Amino acid sequence: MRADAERNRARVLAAAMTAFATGGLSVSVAEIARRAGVGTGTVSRHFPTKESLYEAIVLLRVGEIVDQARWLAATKDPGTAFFAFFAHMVDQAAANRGLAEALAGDGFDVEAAAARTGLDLDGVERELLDHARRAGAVRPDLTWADVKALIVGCLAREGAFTDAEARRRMIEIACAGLAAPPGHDPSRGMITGG
Amino acid sequence: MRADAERNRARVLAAAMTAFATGGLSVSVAEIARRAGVGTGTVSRHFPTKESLYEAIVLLRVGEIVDQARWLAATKDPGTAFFAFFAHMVDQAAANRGLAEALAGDGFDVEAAAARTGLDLDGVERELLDHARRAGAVRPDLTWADVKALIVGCLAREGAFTDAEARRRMIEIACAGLAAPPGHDPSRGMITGG
DNA sequence: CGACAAACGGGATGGTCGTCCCGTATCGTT
DNA sequence: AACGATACGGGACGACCATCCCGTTTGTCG
Repeated sequence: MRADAERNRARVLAAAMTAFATGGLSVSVAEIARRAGVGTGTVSRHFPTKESLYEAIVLLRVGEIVDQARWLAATKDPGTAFFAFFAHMVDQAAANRGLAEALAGDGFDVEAAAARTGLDLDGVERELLDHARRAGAVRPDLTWADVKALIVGCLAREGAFTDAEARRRMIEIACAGLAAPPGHDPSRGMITGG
Repeated sequence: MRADAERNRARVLAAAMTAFATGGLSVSVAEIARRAGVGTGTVSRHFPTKESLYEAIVLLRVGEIVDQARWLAATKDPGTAFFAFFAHMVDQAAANRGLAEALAGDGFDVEAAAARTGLDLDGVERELLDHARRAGAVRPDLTWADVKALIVGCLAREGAFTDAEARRRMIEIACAGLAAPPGHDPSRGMITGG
């Protein structure tokens, strides 16, 4: 690979990183090219479609997230690890609108894309959840789909991307919902809509 | 207003209702016109922009929601009313993707649009929340923004639009998070277990 | 240095969509 | 029945954008 090609690829990646982080998937390829100081053709050559560029960037973050998840699973008790991971995901996504959109399902399937590149996101998620469930730290019937939905919910909070305090409170509320109800009694019903 | 104009307006509204309900804001005006059996010009004349049509439809739903909220506030105890309203919002939005998107902030500001047409959505929301808070049924620091975020979270659940059981579980989880944490003068909340 | 392949830039292309317009058809009143 | 006002249909228009292409430049190796 020629030196300038390598250099430009990195420039595009860096420009797209910040562009997607602030504007999400809606930023145009032309804007990314402009920020990178290259032509649109150069962007297209390195990343044939806009989504392939988007994926490449999201997966960089996902890699870090998987590492963090593994570290938490190895060093903390199950409950702490699970809830810390939840908070970490929310904070990462808040710092990166592109990741948030991917998590919310806009764009593409993160888990599938991660699997395609050898990242076992699904595995570490399942591990954290299983351990927390077995330790009795979360509701016994909790699924990862539920957890993901609440992550998206935290990010849907007005000002979630700018107001760390609001985010912290949302995380607290969400985690309270995820936690095992005290002295949980599975036979007990719940609210009934009127 | 001419009779055919009135008729066509109603046809457009009806077609847009189902189109937006299933496809959200992304359905094209041409598609709505096709379903209504009219030309695109007719749609544009009655609703100058796509968003004005979208708003008109969402606000119809919002009207029903406000009525429901008032009825709950008047006939149920504060905690029950609040949580029932939460569930009702989620179910309504699940049956209507357009409403869900509006709630999530895609498109336009529901509260502002409601206020513009004399619908006091904001007021009833605040009333339900205030009463629930004063009754000790929910966290004392809870804001409506938090609640809305969790509604969006419930709708972000994989399959929320099709799987009523998944939705019910998400609502249960979310409401557990909204409820006052134990030890904070639990003057009996909603999750009554009888 | 010189030549060739590789990469570059950015305009052309094709597609989608919302909005506007105007010739035509229909309504409603005289 | 006739006529003016009103509404209709659907094509024209303009904006936006991702992708492709090609004439030009630049890096690399002999």
